Amino acid sequence: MEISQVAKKSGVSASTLRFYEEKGLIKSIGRQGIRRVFSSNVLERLELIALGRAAGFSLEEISGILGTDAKPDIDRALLLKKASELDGTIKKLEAMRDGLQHAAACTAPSHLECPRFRRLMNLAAAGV
Amino acid sequence: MEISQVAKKSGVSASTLRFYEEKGLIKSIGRQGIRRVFSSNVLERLELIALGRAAGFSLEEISGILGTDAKPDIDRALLLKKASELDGTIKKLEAMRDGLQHAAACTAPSHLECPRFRRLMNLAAAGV
DNA sequence: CTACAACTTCAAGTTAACTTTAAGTCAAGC
DNA sequence: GCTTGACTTAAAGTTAACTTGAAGTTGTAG
Repeated sequence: MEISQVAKKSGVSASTLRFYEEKGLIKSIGRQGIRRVFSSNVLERLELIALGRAAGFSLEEISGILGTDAKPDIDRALLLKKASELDGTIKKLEAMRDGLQHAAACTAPSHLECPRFRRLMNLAAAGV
Repeated sequence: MEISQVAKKSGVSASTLRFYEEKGLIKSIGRQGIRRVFSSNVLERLELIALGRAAGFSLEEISGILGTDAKPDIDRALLLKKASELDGTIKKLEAMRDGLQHAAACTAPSHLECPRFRRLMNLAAAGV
């Protein structure tokens, strides 16, 4: 596939694809003349990258997780560490979500004055 | 409290506190001479800001959620919208976490070749 | 075979969220 | 009353993650 097809199918812009390739996050399988050629595998990889971004990982962390040319082997301990980090984040987000939902329904004059909201936020802040 | 005490208690640097004040995210209750004076309320507010950041909200979104001087009233519909955005994020992160955990245990030569990993990632990518 | 749209590189620009720096202010201890 | 250290402002610098621009190359439709 040409870069524009990858861009279209993945929703990732061509400039970003070049940028990601430069960073080693994705690879083109070769060139036709001067133009990059990608295999369709790259689409899956791009989804994983997007997921990682949505999960709050930096591109560098993602390349650590997915492996690059420079570092193709996966570090299982790292994966577990990342999974547990994610789990902590999820817990916080759940408390935050519940807090927001409650705040929307709550009649207290301000969020900070509502004991339930404060409890939820404390939960979230505590990391549990 | 002086800015350094707020910094110490909150873990947020003094320069960031000034920056947040400039953005309207926090307020000092006045000055003693030239120095800002904060009430201890600011600590709670800083926790909420930190939570929002951890949840992936921008400072601008957070000020929309928490309200600023410029916009002190809360928009309940916005809160619910943010809560539901968060819920979507959480679902993705859960799939991602499970994917990472599985990948750490999986014996397939690469994540992308493991059907279970791919299924989990597809789940995550699908937004569910 | 020529025009042109889509590619290429490399450098510079952009935005968010801070941090750093320079130059100045002030309360407190000696 | 002078030094010192924590504050002040305003402006410039930093980093990540891209995007944009300029200048050149190429496959393909006419």
